[in-house]
Amino acid sequence: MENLDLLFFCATCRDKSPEEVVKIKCTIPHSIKNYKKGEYIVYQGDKVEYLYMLVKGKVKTEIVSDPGLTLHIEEIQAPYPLAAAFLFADNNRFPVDVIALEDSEIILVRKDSIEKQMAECPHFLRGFMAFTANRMQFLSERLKIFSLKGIKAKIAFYLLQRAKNNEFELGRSIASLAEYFGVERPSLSRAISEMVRDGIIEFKAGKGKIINRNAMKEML
Amino acid sequence: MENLDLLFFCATCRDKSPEEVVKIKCTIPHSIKNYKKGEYIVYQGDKVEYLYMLVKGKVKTEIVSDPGLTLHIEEIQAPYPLAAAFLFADNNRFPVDVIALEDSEIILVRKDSIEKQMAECPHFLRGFMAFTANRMQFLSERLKIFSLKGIKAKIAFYLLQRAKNNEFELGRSIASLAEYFGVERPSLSRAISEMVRDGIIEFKAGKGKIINRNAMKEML
DNA sequence: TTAATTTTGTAACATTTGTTACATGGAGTG
DNA sequence: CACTCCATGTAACAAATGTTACAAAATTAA
Repeated sequence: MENLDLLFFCATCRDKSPEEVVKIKCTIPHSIKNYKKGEYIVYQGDKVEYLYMLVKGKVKTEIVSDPGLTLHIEEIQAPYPLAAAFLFADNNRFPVDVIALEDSEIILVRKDSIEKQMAECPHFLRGFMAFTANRMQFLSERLKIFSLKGIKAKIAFYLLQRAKNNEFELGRSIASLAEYFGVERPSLSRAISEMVRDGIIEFKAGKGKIINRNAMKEML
Repeated sequence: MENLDLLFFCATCRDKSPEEVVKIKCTIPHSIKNYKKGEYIVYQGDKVEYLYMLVKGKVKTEIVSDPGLTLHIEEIQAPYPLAAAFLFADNNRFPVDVIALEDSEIILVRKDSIEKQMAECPHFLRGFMAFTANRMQFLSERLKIFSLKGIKAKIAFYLLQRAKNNEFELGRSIASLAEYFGVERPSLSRAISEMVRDGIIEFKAGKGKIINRNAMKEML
C-alpha cells in the first residue's frame, strides 16, 4: 500500500506531508483489484465509472476488430492512471481492451468519490487538476511538434523554445530527440548537419547557438 | 452577456436550465475586459492566474524571439478559453503572447474562484472536468493519428475505428481528412487509390468497405 | 436543363525522409 | 594504454510524400 501516496495521492495532494497524506488516504473509498498475467482488466466499450490507477505491473491496450485479429496500441507501466481522460468525458467508454501483461494491481476509485473528495479537499482538487493540466500541456506540446511539417521545422521550434540569448542545450540525446519528434535518428542527424552547413546554427556535443534566426523562422 | 451561458457556464453547468445558469453566473466573481485590435492581452511568461474566456473577437498567439522577429503560432476564434491547460499546471505561465486581431472581449475568472465554485457546485465541477476531459480525449486521438508513420497507417487506424461490419463512412471530405492527418490532399488521395487497387478496401463517394483486414493491421 | 463551382483523381517530377551499413569519436573499464 | 561500448555522423540508395498542374466527376446555382 506504500504506493498510494507515491502515486495517486501524492500526485494529487502534493503539498501535504506524508503523514497528512496517510490520513487523507483513508477518507477516500477505494477498492483494490489484482489481475493475473493475461487477464482482461477492462473491455472495449465498458463504461468508465472508476479511476483506474495502475500501481503495480504492466498492461497493454488493444483494439479488437475481428475475433483473432487485434491491433496492439501501447504498453503502460505502473504507476499510471488508465482512464484519467475518460472518467469525466462525455464519451466515457474505453476505446480499447486493457489486458495485464504481468500480474498487476489496480486501485479503483469511484467517480463520485473523486468528486466528493475534490469538493471537500482543496489540495486534492488542485492536485487532480494539476495532474490533468500537466498532461494536457504535454499532449499539446507534442501535438504541436508533430503538426509541424518537416524535420527542420521541428528542430527550429524546439530550439527557439529553449534558447536563451541564442544559445541552447538539447537536454537529451539526438536519439531520444528523434524519437520525440517521431523521425529516424539518421534523418535528424542529417537535418542538423545541413542546418550547421547552411550557417543557421552551430552545434557541438549537445550545445549550440542560433546564428540565423530569420532562417529558423522561415522553416516553420 | 448572453454569451456567458452559451460558452463558459453552459460548457460547465450543462445539466442546468438556462434560468438556473443565470443564477449561478452571478455567484461566480468575474471581470470583463475589452481589448482593441492589436492590443496585447497577455505577454509570454505572464503567470496564468485567471481563466481567460474569449467570448468575442479573434486573437493570435505568437512566440517572440528577438525584437521584430515573431513566430506566428495560431489564431483563436471566440468562443474559446485561452489558458485552460495552463491555469492548473505546475508551469502556469503563458508560453506565448496573445494579441487581439479584432476588438475582443474576455471574461476573467480567478483561479480560486473557479476552485471555490467547483467545491460548491457539483454540476460546475463535472462540467469543468468534462470540458478538459473532452479536450484531452481530442488531443489524444489527434496525437495517436500523428504518431502513426505513413499515410496508410493513418487511414487504417481511422477506418478501423469507425467501421461497423467492415463498412465505413468517412464522415468528411477527403480534403479535410488530409488536413486532419497532416498530409497533402493528393497524397491521401493516392494512398486510398493504392489501397483500393491492392484490394484492401473498396471506396466510393465517401463510403466504403474493408476487404482485407489483415493487410490493414499490417499497416499499423 | 446548362453553367459554374467545388471536390476528387491522377500523373510527372521534386523533395524529403527512411533504411542500411559503416566510420568516427568519446566515455568508461580493464 | 588498449579495449569495449554507445552515441553520433555520414553516405548511398530506396521509399514515401510533397508539389504542381490538369482532367474528371460531383455538386450547386441559375
